[in-house]
Amino acid sequence: MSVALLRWYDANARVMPWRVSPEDIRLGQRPDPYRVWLSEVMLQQTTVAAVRDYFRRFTDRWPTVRDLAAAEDAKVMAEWAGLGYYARARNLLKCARVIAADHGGRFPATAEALLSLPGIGPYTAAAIAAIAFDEPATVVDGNVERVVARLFAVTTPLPAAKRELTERAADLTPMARPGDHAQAMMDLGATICTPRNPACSICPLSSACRARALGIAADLPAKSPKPVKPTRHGIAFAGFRRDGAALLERRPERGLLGGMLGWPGGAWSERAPAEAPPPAAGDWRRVGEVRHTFTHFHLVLEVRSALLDTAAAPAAGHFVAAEHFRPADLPTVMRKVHDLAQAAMAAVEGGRGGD
DNA sequence: TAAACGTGGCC
DNA sequence: TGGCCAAGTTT
Repeated sequence: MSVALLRWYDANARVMPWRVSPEDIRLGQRPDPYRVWLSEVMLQQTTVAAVRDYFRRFTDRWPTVRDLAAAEDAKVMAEWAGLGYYARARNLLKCARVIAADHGGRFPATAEALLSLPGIGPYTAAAIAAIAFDEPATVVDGNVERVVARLFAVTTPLPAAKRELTERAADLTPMARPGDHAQAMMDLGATICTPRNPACSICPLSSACRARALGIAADLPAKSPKPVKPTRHGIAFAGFRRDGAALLERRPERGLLGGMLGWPGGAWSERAPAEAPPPAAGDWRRVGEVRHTFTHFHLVLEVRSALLDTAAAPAAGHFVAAEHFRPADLPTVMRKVHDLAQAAMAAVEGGRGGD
């Protein structure tokens, strides 16, 4: 089992910026724990394609965990903008600072010790321990759950099946090359043992796969039904000074989009747009609607825009000068608001005859 | 245990 | 086009 999987991995390992190839590992090279940690946190519930550029930018800007620990919060949050699950970025900084302050800038080498760090749960602790430190830790992500559920024809729906799948996965973990084994299981799930239309005919584990023998591979793992998403409504005030400064506010540390920049506006509720006071005096015009879907609800945001007086002190938020403001520093829903407001203002300028 | 927590791609 | 899905963690 393990032999067939590792042989497959040696020939098919995906190339990624944070990964050391099986050949280079055989030559004695070890992955940098910092890069393994950073990539694993970014990859939580996030696709490889989405992570690539973020990983590059982070490691270019902060090459070591000490560099990251010394970074300003706002810089890190801005660099994470668009990647989602912003608690990861907050915990990333906390973790880097613990490593720098309490561990001499070196990552603990065991899954048990890693597990106590902010933002590192069972999956990430096992992944770092196995990949960076060669500990035979068992990595269980969505890919592994799917591979194991099929391999052993586990029909219990997730998340109830989690414990059983973890035990089965642990039985498969070898003492030799645990890091490559972990990555092989995940690569297999990502490229062969896929959620839909699994490529069983070219799978290195097909002869051992119980679900394939039963003809139910594509139906596993079973999942409990998900609750329906409600729709919430709100207002976003996209205000700009004539010199281009944007009126933004830093959102509270906890909760949705915590610690990120956003446009002022009232609470979001399931009843139609609750009226909210504008953050500054001005001629606020409704410029349209932004629709956005979060993990657990749909959002319809009424966007109001205005050109604001330079002298006016805002009642909420603060002006960010044009040279310090990049729309890419905003979480996606707030960037959508920005884009809509800018398009509306450009249309007004154009309709005015332009210059 | 269940709910909160983002986003983009795919079919 | 809307739900599913992606290398989960925290509370």
